[in-house]
Amino acid sequence: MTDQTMTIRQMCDAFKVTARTLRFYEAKELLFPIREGQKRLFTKRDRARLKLILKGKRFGFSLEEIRQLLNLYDDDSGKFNQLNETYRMAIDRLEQLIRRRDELEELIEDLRNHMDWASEQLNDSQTSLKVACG
Amino acid sequence: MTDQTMTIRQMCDAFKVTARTLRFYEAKELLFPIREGQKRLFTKRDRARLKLILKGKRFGFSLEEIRQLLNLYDDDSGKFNQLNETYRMAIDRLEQLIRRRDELEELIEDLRNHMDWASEQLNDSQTSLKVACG
DNA sequence: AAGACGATAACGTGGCGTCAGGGTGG
DNA sequence: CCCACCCTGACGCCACGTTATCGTCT
Repeated sequence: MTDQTMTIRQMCDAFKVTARTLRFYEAKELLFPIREGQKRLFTKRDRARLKLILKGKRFGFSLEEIRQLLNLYDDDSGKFNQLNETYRMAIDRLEQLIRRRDELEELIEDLRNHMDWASEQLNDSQTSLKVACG
Repeated sequence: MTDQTMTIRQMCDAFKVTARTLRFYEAKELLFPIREGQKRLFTKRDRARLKLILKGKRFGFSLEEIRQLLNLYDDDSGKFNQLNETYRMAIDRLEQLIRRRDELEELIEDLRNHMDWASEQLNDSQTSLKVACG
């Protein structure tokens, strides 16, 4: 409400998430909004954490993995080990993404071939094929 | 049990899935094993379908989407209109795959950049970086 | 008094994992 | 009689969505 904290609605608008999601993240100890009466007020720290949560999610990390990563960042001591651990996880994730992309290329080829075959069953579908496949 | 059909255990071994998964797919009408008493017997058609199910899953399609795709493949014998409909859906799927691949490509770049940035925080992680990113 | 915004509680969903308890065939 | 393998429930998990019902502020 002050310019240091945000209401749940402001958070939703700012980060394009639902209130349910923010409450869920609090329940899972990923966020720690302070309370003004019953109402949650999200701090700068919560916003920083949420940014990392959403990024982590896009990379396919589970919330539990993200919670661990966040805790690592919070821990002041031993930054070297923390970063190395983070790094190891990121490398794993990257390799997964690359494998997925490669498999996806394969399936795209498969489906294109199937469509080429299917198009021979028709006489008039060349146009839509070209539209779809460039 | 004959050389045309397989027991659930044989299916598990052949496709590296659990029995629970196969029963679940039957419940969701993705597979249609015949029965010998209580026991399920999976046909050649089931095996072909399962291959496609597993392929689709790796690319992040929902089982419901996969069910629709399978129905498309079943419709090969269809008439002109059905084939056009099939074709339209196949084009949609192909576009989905391409978008998915492009998004993955973005994520990979994004994660690589993150790791490059992170590596500057360290002094000694160049080796693992090169291992991961080539 | 109405309407916007907040809260909690609790059930639904997808894709199975994981028991529990009970056949059935060799 | 045992064991391996099969079956059908039915509850558990994750990451929320979706009501339902209520309180609070303006």
